[in-house]
Amino acid sequence: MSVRIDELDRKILGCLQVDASRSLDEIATEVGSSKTPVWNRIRKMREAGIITSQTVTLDAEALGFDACFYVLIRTSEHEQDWQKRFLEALNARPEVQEAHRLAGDIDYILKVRVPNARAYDAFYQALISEVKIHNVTALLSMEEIKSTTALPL
Amino acid sequence: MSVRIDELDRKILGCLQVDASRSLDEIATEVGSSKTPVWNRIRKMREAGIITSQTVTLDAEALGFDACFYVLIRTSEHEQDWQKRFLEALNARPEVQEAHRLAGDIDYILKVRVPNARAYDAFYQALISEVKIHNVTALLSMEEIKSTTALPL
DNA sequence: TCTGAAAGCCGATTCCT
DNA sequence: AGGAATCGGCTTTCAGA
Repeated sequence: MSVRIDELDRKILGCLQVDASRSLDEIATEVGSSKTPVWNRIRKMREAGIITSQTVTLDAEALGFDACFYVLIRTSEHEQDWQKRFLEALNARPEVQEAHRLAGDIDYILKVRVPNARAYDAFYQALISEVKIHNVTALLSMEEIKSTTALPL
Repeated sequence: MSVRIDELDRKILGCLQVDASRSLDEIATEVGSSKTPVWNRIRKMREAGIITSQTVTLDAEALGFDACFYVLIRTSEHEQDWQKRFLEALNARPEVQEAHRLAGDIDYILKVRVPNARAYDAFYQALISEVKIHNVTALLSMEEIKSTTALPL
């Protein structure tokens, strides 16, 4: 499934990751090419699903989302049905920004962004009432030191 | 520091979070307004720092980044100087996508995206050679269940 | 596959309500 | 402060090499 990407594609992606609002001309100049080829390559990478989407990133704190938790979850249930319901619960909750199934001792990790601790508790209570969870540890963020979605191409 | 945001602003941000490549006209129609006010509001929110940046999100696996780790870090050093060097080390390493300082038992959590386990080990060795770290636990992701940067406005 | 040019749409500004 | 109209520029397309 890994698509062929050459050096020029990589440079283009690098540019777009930094700032997707720049004009084709600017990008073309920076990567040492010209508009049309750059445009064609971007289109192809969009179609191939390499470029997933184009979004804005917002300042969470400025919008009143002052609390961020990483939640470590252990479960005793490992049946298909439980997993399906758990997954649906996560997808239905917009405060869950990330969810990964893990290898080892801890089964899942979530990143949860909420206005305050009370909102986290509401989320937590709602979650454990929907699906059975064996053990939960919440790690409260005091400070976001670094945050990027950029891949090190 | 929390800026005044009304219902219309919130709708606009919601639109942009979903797809920032849409035209002003489309957004204006969807939020029930027209181009000029929408444009002015977007500009203001950019200036206010509410809209931080505009980027593309890339498919990490399609680009060969098959491994994702959450790294839990305990340290015995809590001096200013140590913290400064640790922070610089994190910022210098592009494979670190997120870094948070935590409250409680565990001091820091990192999200690290790399091509494979070997690359993670290289990162890990480099990090502990630069700064003294008391205890490290790496959680290996088996599956990315959910991933979004969108805030639940 | 890249270059160059042409067409049409969109972002940005201005004026009017 | 929102709506309409305008202009310039950029995206997008299409020949041609």
